[in-house]
Amino acid sequence: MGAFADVARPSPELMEEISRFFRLLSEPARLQLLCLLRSEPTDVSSLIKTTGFSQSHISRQLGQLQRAGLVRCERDGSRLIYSADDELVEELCTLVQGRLRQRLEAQLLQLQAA
Amino acid sequence: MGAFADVARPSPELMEEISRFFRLLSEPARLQLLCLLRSEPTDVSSLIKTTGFSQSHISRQLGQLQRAGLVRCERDGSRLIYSADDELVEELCTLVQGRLRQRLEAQLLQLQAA
DNA sequence: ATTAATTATGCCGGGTCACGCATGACATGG
DNA sequence: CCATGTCATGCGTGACCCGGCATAATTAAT
Repeated sequence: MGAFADVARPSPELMEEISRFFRLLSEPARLQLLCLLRSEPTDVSSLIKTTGFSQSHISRQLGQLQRAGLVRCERDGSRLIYSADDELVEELCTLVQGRLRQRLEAQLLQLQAA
Repeated sequence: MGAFADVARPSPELMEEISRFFRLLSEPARLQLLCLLRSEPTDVSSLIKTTGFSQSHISRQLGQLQRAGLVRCERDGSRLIYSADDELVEELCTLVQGRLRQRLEAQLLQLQAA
């Protein structure tokens, strides 16, 4: 039976891929950009104004998100309109947010008990 | 109306918390440890043997996971038995894995079309 | 109390990556 | 064709963090 313990757990390669995906979301700037683009398609200059980040920074982050398939863009005249039509990220964020809430509530109860 | 655009989007502080959580999962070693502990509670020396990581490394990662509430431990004699009774991480991984699959399939279709 | 075993922590080297600056590539308007 | 606006990219810096080595701290055993 001990020999079978290994079969059940996912392969390290898969773990690495999954962790790479989580890494994309581990940067507040990228998460913020994803949120903004999820609410409505936007061009880069608008993103600069609303976030305050530098143009190069935003361009890079959008590049990463695009390569991961979380974002796409199309031209409108001279500008590029980025958009995010995926709801996966929101699901993930909702789950995590719920977790954070429930943890804070637990800590609150802990304090009240003392 | 433009002034109200800000209200809808989540606060940067929340994004930062959420991204910190994702950051925990962005490390293959931590994800692997979580997986192992999810299948069964284990002590550190066993984790060392199965993963090949150094003792100090594992101890640190477990510390981070514990502070985040993803892992807990109890003594058994001289050893500490760590365990992960949370299914949130698995849900998240499953969602991401589904996403990766669907993306690979899309790329496959792309190739077949050409 | 001493010794051994198990886990946590201070220290540091190295690698990765965010981030801005400057520049290049590209499209548009006069 | 030149000027302008928009986006991408090479380069450098600094910060963060993984990961191992050595050591301390805690616990159990004799």
